[in-house]
Amino acid sequence: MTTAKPRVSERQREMLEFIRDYHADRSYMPSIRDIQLGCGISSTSVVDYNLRLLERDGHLKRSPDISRAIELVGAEGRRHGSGGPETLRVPLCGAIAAGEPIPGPEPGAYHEDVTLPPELTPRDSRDLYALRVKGDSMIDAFVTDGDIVVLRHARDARNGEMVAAWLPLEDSATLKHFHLEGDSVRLMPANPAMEPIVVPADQVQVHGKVVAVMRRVA
Amino acid sequence: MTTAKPRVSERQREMLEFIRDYHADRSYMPSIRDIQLGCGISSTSVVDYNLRLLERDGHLKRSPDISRAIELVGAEGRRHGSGGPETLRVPLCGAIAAGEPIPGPEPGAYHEDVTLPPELTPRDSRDLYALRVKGDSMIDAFVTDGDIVVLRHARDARNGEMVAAWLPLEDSATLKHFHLEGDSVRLMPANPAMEPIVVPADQVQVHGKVVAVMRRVA
DNA sequence: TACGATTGCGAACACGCGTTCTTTCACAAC
DNA sequence: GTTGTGAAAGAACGCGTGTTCGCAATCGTA
Repeated sequence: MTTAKPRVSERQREMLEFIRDYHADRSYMPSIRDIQLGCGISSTSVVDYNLRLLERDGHLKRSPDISRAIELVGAEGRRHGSGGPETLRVPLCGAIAAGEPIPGPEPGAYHEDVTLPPELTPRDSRDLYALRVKGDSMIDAFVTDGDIVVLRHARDARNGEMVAAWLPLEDSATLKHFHLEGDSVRLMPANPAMEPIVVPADQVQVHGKVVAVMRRVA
Repeated sequence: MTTAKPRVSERQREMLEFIRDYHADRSYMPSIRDIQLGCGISSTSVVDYNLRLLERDGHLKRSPDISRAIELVGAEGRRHGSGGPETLRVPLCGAIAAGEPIPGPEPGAYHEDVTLPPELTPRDSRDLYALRVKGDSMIDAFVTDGDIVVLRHARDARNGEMVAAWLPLEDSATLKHFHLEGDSVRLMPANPAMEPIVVPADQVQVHGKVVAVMRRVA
């Protein structure tokens, strides 16, 4: 038995899509007012009206007098196929924090690896390792707590490169653009609203160059 | 990180099972009174009390003041085919810039795909797409020119989530934390040094939720 | 025994939310 | 013109439902 499916208006199609997305996200259903807001409709009665039509045409099912009681009947849940062309695995060696030394790519015991997608892989893929950022002291490099930074191990840098630097006198680790000027080093934040740091060259230890940043939100 | 799961009382186990079955039947969630009836409990407050405990122990998630807003967190989402540590390919649909509309995951012609490493893949891997950031207007979200942001398509958001929003009146696209307060929306920058934006709810279009950020450094 | 923490119970309260009523507007048939 | 119908809007109305508060029963501990 086939369900009659006459014209589905643009608005109704948008509503169906919204309901599907909403339910995929949470696992409960949207209220009429959620749909109203999410689809930019100006009255709840219009939502009710169109839901009634959608139910009549067999696109969904409703239980009267019950909140958020919508059931979708069609097919949903598309999923993306997964194929992995040339991703790179680099060791996650620990965390970089303001008050602690910066770990390096020691062959010692590290627990995990991170996968570096080809979009983030530099041409030279040697000596790479990853660190997890602790705290907000790297804010001026557009890096925040929980981020993963990928570094190439290095003890020096050319001007303009972004490095992970350790300032022994201040007990601080930081991510900044490196500029050597005479015998002092200027560390420029990536965020122009922040102030640069200038210190004597022998009070800066470069540990690595920043190659990529990865962040998972919420 | 393991979720602490102390004793689950017999009653709580029965409640979980009831919720699971109820949601499998219909696709919406039971109310507190449904659970009360289904599990033979004599007061709604007892249900609420035990739901509170179950949420504390990480067995489910509730959204306050919303009817039937229960989410099971355990191995429940049975139709989510996304499984192991595989990389995921998501379409790169264009660029997000301050003065231009935000592209969506249209099935039309997009050029590339982006590989999402498992470390950045959310539990629900449906409806994902990526955008390249143009310009520095997203600085206050720790995002800068050239970054790739991965979004899940959505038209609304819960408080605290980071969304890609379009402000029609200002012709601006932005990445901010979403907070609905009454009938106005407060958009909080991730960087606490920046000022929030407050606008009427009908002048904000949510296009997607930010899931991950990737950056390749020079 | 006293006392606090845990668990359970019932009822009232307040807001969430589905429903319905009244208007309005456009378009076509008569 | 009148009438009918599909689509939309706004405002109430009232039940659905999460929340809270007071109180009893049980249990462990000093």
